[in-house]
Amino acid sequence: MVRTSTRDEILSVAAEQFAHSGFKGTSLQDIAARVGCSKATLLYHFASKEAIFAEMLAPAAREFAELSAGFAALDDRAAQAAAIEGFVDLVLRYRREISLIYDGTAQFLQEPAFEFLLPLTEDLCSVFAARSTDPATRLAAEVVLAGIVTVAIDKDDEGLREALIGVAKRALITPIPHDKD
Amino acid sequence: MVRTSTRDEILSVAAEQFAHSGFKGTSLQDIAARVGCSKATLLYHFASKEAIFAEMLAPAAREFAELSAGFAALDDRAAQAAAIEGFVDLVLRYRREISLIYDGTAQFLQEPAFEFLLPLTEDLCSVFAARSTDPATRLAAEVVLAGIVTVAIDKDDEGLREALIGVAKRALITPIPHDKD
DNA sequence: GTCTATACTTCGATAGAC
DNA sequence: GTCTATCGAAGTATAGAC
Repeated sequence: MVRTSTRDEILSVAAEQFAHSGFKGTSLQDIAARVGCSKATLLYHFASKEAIFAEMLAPAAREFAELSAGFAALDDRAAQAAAIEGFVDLVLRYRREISLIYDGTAQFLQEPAFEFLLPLTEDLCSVFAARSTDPATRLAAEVVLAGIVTVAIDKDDEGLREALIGVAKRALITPIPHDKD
Repeated sequence: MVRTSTRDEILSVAAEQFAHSGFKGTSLQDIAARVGCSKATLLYHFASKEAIFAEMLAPAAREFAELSAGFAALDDRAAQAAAIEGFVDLVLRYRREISLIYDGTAQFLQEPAFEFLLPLTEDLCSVFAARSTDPATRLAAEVVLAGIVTVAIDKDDEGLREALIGVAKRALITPIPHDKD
């Protein structure tokens, strides 16, 4: 499957550039310059700019879907813990890609090829909230989810995994303290 | 100060559009169409597209700076609580603007006019972490900060303020639980 | 103050030589 | 497989009529 080096190089550079500047903020010129080829070469390997984006996102999206499918059989608390750890691991493996999946300005994700991701993110959010329907609990899950994605993108720390899991569990598992101050 | 209605209308529409699609993803055509005027009219009221962006961001940036300046005299825990509540209030007043200030893809913020914001966000993050230098604690503060900004942008709930403050305090003030599960 | 018309640039994409 | 050259569309911005 690792056939053409240029093709893989394009996907790698594109991932960095899209994550750094967004889809609209990244031009074929930008990618070509960093790869060291021409725009025409990009469009020989891929049908369009959108095709580059889609193929670069595909592995992360697939693993994200697989992750979400694994919690149905678990009870609320077990699923929550598994989701937190599994999602942190996924984010650390696909930082740039996941950050793009969670990018609100990417109207791209509402297209047919990726709209399957929207219910998945909602499902994951639900599992993060231990399947609670309490609005404040659901909101806390959204905050943690969004925070993890945003922070992980430009960190390289070795203790990152444990720190992210730690803050997630502290925010979501710890009982709500009495708000007396 | 509320002089020309068209000018204010442009700023309002621009804020929505920039927050929804990003700076590069928003064209003068988009803004003009929603305002109901021509592109030339936009550029009569503002020197450039960047000038629209900058002026739209200015009030939020100014209040953000004022907020950050108010914690120096407080002790760590008092500053932390004040920062959490003050920042949530600021975000709720300027959802779209703050989300743009925290947008990593906006290379705009590295320009002279806005680079004063970068140390401020680091300061705020430090205060969120109760001025701890522990990496995990600092990281938790970054997660909460980013999560609040991201989540607040498209929520309209009445209990939003309390829910955001709640999750922030739970994640940052609650002592770290023993990780035995 | 707002418009139409237009200048100039950059974009994504195609054609054709090598 | 990669290039140069080029196209048409869309981008920001300007000029000048009203």
